[in-house]
Amino acid sequence: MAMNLKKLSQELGLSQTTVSRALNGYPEVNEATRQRVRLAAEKFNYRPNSRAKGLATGRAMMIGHVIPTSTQHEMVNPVFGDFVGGASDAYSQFGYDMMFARVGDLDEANVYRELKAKRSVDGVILQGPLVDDARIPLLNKLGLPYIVHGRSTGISEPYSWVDVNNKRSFQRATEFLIDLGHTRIALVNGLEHMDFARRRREGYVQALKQRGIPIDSALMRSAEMTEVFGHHQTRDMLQGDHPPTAILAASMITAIGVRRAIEEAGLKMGRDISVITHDDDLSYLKNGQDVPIFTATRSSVRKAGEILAGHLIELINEPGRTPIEKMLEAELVVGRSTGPATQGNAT
Amino acid sequence: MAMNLKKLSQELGLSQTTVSRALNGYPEVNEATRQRVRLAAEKFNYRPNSRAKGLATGRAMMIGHVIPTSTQHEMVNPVFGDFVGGASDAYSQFGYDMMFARVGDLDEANVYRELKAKRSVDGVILQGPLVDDARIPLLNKLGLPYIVHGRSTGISEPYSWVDVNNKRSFQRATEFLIDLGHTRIALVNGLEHMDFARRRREGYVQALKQRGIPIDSALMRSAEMTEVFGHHQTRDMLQGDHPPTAILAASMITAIGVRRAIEEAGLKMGRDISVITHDDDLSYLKNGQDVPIFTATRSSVRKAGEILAGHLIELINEPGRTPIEKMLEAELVVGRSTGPATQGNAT
DNA sequence: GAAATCTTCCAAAGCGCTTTGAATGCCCAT
DNA sequence: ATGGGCATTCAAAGCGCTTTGGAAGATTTC
Repeated sequence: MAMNLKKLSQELGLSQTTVSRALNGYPEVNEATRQRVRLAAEKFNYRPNSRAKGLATGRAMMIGHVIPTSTQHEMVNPVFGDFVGGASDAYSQFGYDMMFARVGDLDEANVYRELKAKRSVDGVILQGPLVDDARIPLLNKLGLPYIVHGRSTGISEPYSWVDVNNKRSFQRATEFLIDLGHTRIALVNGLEHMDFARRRREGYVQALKQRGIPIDSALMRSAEMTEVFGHHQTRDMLQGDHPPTAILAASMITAIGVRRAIEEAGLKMGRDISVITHDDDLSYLKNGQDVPIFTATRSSVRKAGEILAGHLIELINEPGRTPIEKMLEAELVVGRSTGPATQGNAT
Repeated sequence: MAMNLKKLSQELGLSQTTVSRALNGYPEVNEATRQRVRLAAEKFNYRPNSRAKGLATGRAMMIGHVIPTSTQHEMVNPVFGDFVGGASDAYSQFGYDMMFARVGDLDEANVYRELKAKRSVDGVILQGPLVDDARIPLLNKLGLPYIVHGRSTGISEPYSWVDVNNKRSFQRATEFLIDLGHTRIALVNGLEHMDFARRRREGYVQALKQRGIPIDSALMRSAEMTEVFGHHQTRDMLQGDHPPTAILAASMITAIGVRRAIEEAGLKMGRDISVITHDDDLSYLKNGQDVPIFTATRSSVRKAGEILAGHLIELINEPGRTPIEKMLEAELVVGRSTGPATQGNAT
C-alpha cells in the first residue's frame, strides 16, 4: 500500500541513491531524470518516511515545547495559543514540526533529559521562566539547543532569550498615571516568582520612588492572572480605607475582572478610576476595535513566538554560536480607561 | 557522548536483543539480568532513540493536531489551550506525544495526506468541523485513524466523534429565558458554517417555534466569537427599534463584549436585560468563583480533549473497530445575568 | 541415560532513508 | 590510440532500534 523509496526506485528503474538525490536537489543528477523522478513521486504521492529520514540524517526536524502548566493549578496559559500560532508560522517556513510535552512541575527536569536522550527534538523553547530558573543551567549542561521566552533574574550563565522590556513598560505606564495626577496607584500583578512579574513590579516601584510617591504594600497584589483574581483584588481594594484611584493590571483578562469590580462598585472606568493593563494582543481578545478599551502596554505575543522560533532555528543550525539576546519594546497605547485624577477620587 | 543500545549492551556484556527485551519487559529474560540492565540504563541515562524505535516498530507514538486557524483571519481559537491540555493528559498516560501542524485553509487536505505519507503520526484529531466537512471523507479514504471534536451535518459516512449536545443546550437556554417572560431574545452566535453554531441556532429556533414566538432575523447575529463582536452586535441591537430583552451568547469572551455594550448603554445585566452564554469552562476564564457571573450552558472543553484523546488511542489500537460516537450534555448553571422580563424591558 | 522441554541468551535481518566510495560511459587533449 | 576529466549512476554501509529463528545449557521426563 504505502509507497517507499525502494518501490519508487524500482518503478523508475533507478537506484535508491539517485531517486533520493533527485528529490533532495543534489546537483549530480541529470535534469531529465530529476523531472522524471519528481513526476513519479507526485504520481504515487511519495513522501519520505520522516522517522527513517530522521534516523539517517540525525535531525528530528522537530521543536519541543513544554506546556507551561501553571505552577499552582491546572491552568493553561491563555497566551499559549497565540504564542504557538506565531511560532508555528516560523517553523513551517523551515520545514520543522512542533511537539508538546506536558509535565507536572516536579519532573520537568526529567522531561528535558528525556527529550535529549530520546533525540526526539532538535531544540526546545523554554516558556514562563521564573526568577532564578533552574532549567537554564540544566539545559546548558544537557547541550540541547534552546531559547528562553523571557529572562531569569539571578542566572549568570549565558543563554539565549527574547523578552519584552517589562520593567520599562510598567515604569512608563506608572509615570503616565502619575502625570495624570494619580498617587494612589495599585498593581494587580501576576505571580511574582515569575520573572516577568518581578520585573514589572520593579518598574512600578521605581517610577513611584523617582516621583517621591510612597509605596503602599496594600496596593500591591499578586496572583495568577485570571478574571476572578482581578475582580477580587479590585473589589477588596475599593472597599478599603484608602482606595486607589488608578490600577495597573497584568493582562487583559485580569483587567476585565478589574473592570467588573469597578462597575459593581458603581464607578465608571476612565472617569472615576483609571486602569492600565498589559495587552498581549491576543487574536481572540483584541483591546477594542478602533479606540482601545484599555490604555495598555501592548506587545504581541504571537510575534514573540515567531521571533523566538526563528532564532531557535538559527541556534540549531549554528551550534556553538554566541547566545542571542533580543529585547522587544512594548508600546503604550492610550484608550478610554484612563483620565486625570479628579477632586472626587483624589486622596 | 550519547548512549545507545549497542554501547549499553557492550558495557553489560550482553547482546542488544537481551538488553532491548529486558527494558521492554519481555518474559524471556532472567530477572537478575533484567535488574542489572535496568540499573545500567539508569546509570547511563539511556533512552531508546525514538526515531529508531518508531522505524522498527512502525508506530510513531505521536498524535497529530491540525491547528484550527479560524477560517477568516489569523485567529487562534481561545479554546485551543485548554483542549490541548486535556488531550495531553490522556496522551502522556499512554506514552504518546502530540504534534501540531499549522495550515492555511487552502491546503488542509494536503496536510493530512502528508501526515499519512510521511507516517509521522498514528492518528489525528479533527477540530472545528464545518457543516458538510470535506475532511471527513478524505480521512476515511486515507485510512488514517482519527476522531472528530464535534459532528458534521450533512456527512453520511460513518466516523468517530465526541460532541456536546449543542442543540439541546441552546434550546434549554432559550426555554429558560422564555419561562422568565422574555420574548425578544437575541442570538449572538458563532460562524454558522461551523457545525456547532449551526446546531445551536437550530436549538434556539426550535424553542421559539414551539412556544409560538416569532423569529426575528434582526436578532440573529453570527460572526467570529470575539469580545469586539459581542460588543458591536449588542450595541447595534440595543440602538435598534425593538431591542431584545435577553441575549444568548456563544462564548464567555463574546459575552464579555455583550456585557460591555450593556453597561455602556447604562443598563444593568440581570435586571434590565438578561444574558446567557455558553461556557467552555476555560481554566483561565472561569465564570466567577462561587456564584456564576453569567447564567450559562457549561461544558468543559478540557474534559472533552481528554475524552477525545482517550478514544483516539482506542481507535489506533483497534483498527477496523466500529466508530465511536459519544454525546456530552452541557449543564445549565444559573448565575446573576438573568432575571424576569419586567415591565420596563418587555415589549 | 537419552530424549524432550524449558530457560536464557544471541546473531542477523529488517524498518526506510542518506551518504560514501566506486563504477560506467563519454568527451577531449595528448 | 591513450589516459585524464567529467557527468551520471549505483551498490552497500550505516543510522539505532525490534524481532525472528536459532542455539546452548539446565532441567525434567520416561
